[in-house]
Amino acid sequence: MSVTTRFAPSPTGLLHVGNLRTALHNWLFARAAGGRFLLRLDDTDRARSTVEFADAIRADLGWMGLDWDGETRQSDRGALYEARFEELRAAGRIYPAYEDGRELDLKRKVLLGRGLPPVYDRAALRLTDAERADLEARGVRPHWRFKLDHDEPMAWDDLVRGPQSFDPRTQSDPVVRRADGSWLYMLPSVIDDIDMGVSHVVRGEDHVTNTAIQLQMFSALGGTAPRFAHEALLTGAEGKLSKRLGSLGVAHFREAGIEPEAIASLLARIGTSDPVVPTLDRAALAAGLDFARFGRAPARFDEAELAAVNARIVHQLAYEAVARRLPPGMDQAAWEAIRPNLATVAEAADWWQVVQGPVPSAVDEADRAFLAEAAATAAAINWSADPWHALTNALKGATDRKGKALFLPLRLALTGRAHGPDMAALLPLIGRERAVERLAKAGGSH
RNA sequence: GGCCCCAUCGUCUAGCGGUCUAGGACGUCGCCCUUUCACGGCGAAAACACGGGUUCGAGUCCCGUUGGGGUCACCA
Repeated sequence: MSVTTRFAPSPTGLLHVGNLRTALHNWLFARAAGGRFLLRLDDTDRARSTVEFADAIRADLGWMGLDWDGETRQSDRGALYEARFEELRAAGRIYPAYEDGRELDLKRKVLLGRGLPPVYDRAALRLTDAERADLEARGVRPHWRFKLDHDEPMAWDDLVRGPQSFDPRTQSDPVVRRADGSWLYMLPSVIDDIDMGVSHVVRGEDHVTNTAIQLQMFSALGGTAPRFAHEALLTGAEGKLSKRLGSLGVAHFREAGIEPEAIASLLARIGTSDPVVPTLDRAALAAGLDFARFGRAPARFDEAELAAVNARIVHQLAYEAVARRLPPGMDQAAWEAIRPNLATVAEAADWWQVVQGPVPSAVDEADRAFLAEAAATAAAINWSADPWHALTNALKGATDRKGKALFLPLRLALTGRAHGPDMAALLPLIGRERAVERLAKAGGSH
């Protein structure tokens, strides 16, 4: 069976980590199977959907490297929905209901108050023709519900949750079409999944009861239901579901210097029993995706963990991959020398600044004489091969300094910092002229 | 409140009745390597929510308690 997955965001907002994760899983799963990954904009909520959000979603997916094989918009597919809707209506699976929002709300409150599940009472089904005609005559436009079959079991074998089953009696007949004729997500989604040949639906566990209901729609429509994988949601680092998580999107990560591959590496494995391995290899990520290894309890998303994964990703990035984001003049040798000390690519500029100078002076008075000697030595050694070892070895012989006492003052004078990239790699970048100058300045007594 | 999930080291989890003095990964700590940091190597500390059962034997099965998540829209 060929695999087709889809990512179906509604363009009513920006993508956040949770969205990004399901998009990634759908993409990974399709790619691993050599199948198709579709983008479907579920924009049935006209009031909240905007083209700006749709554009942002495409841009974010693009930045994440999640390419899609086809794109549709539910707002373009009304004719298909209309036709399928009429079929269901003719088959008696769709019925008009006339309660307004206030009324429905009240009914729910009453039920809840009595400790009962707020299930729609199907009052509309008991309306006589006369009552219905009266309602229509008074200009009340109906909304439409899909009639659940109370005797058709709603069961499926979920790829992550295992066997699932729900009692249709515990669910309300879903409203599938508004009084103004517009569609609600529930039915169009099923029609589209059938029409597009979607074989696997990977989504958050907030959709499990929807799946139970939609299963009846699949069969009512004569379609074959796809396989479902409902993954546990993500929570914030504090444990509880945080609002912050909902605002953590591509823009935020980008600003924080997080690479798409770091997000992919973490999001592909978080909540699974497989270790998070920072990797640039999407194929490996795809091959290792196994829904059976997904936990059924919510997993915590921790930005600190993402940052750690990011650092390890940066250490793997090739020069060509980051060249255009580096400060002008910074070449491959410089990148490779500096890279191991970076948490983000942007920090490379700081170290390039250290190479170029000027650097702040951070010298201990007691080291001045030593540094003056170092300046003289630096001017005398051969700079063509390995100046750092030439310098330190010469100094080791000339003074009785060794270890930290030997090297730290040099680093301080040369870079202005106590920590940083390997000096053997950094010194050639700084070069003879600047090095001698910095050492001499540090060695001068002021 | 009903329904559906879930409950093992700080975190993500393995564990499908005895081989668990509970394994791995990340993190933490220590040591080594590197004449710094990082990288890498080695090692350590660190968990079965609680209460009842069932059983010769329970992290593993059952019930309950507590806790967490989801859902019950003319949102998706």
